Amino acid sequence: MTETAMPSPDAIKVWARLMRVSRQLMERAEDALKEDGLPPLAWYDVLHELAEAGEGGLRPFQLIERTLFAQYNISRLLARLEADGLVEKLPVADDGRGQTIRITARGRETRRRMWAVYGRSIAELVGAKLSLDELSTVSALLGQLRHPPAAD
Amino acid sequence: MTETAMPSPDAIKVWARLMRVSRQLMERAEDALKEDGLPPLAWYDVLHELAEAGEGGLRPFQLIERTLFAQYNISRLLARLEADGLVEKLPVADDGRGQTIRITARGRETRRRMWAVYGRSIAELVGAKLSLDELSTVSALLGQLRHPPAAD
DNA sequence: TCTACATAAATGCAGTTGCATCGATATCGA
DNA sequence: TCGATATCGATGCAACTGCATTTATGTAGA
Repeated sequence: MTETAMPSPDAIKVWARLMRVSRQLMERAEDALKEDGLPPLAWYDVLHELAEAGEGGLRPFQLIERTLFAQYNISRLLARLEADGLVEKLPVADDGRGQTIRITARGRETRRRMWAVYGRSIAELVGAKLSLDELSTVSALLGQLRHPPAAD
Repeated sequence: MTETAMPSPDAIKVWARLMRVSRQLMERAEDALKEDGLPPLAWYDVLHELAEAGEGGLRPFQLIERTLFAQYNISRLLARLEADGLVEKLPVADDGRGQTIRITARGRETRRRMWAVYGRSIAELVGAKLSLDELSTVSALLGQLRHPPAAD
């Protein structure tokens, strides 16, 4: 049986800062995109995965595994991306239920323009605030908090 | 002119883990509350601030300062809390525009029951994963990422 | 082969969020 | 004192989310 005592003040402080900082930074990054008339971060996540997947594309359920989106969320996000011509849906030969999602040239271009802004936000909000040593320390410690303790 | 180079791979990794870990942990904590039929975390944040404020209560705009909620969000959240009898709205003597929000006995009780679950989540998800040294290291480094670089 | 069950993806509905705006009161400057 | 401006909080509307369910196809066992 696992001990389930109440958290130490230090654990509470880490929790509070983690939640607060992640929300603040996310919001800053979203604002920067919005100011440039670009789509929200969620779009970037999907376009990024699809760009990495290349011409073969990905099945929606693979996107769910790779991102943190729920099934219904991916379903509707892909519908919006398709409506904007950033991805295309292809039938998949050996599974009549499914489809393969492939990024279009327009999708790659949008991703590129988003990265110009998003990357700058990351550089400013994280890269400029911590030394390389500190970055790798934080990265390792955050890695220990992953749940479930795996992938990345 | 500020240099706005693209982020280093280490900065990107910290960003990715920060966003991923915070979302995962938040979701776990929300799930735990839901399983016990308790209200969402947002309610806790507000009840917590109000409990700390004591009998004097707080004005809605003070809640906005202390939490990360938007004005319209607080407005509607308070309406729900009031509908559930967890807070009460009092007119404020020297400012006809405003009101003072005070937590009720029922509100304190709900907060207490939420903390039993929420606190356990924090203990399991953070306290059990890092040593005291690691906790204070993370806390300090996250502190450097605050934006704007202040309060907590 | 036929039935039961599992998986892929979409969708109806209710609740929530974001945005812009509004109504009301307060404050400040001429 | 009065008019312009600022602040407090609420709200209409459109978009988005979460949940449960649905539709369609695949798989496995009698």
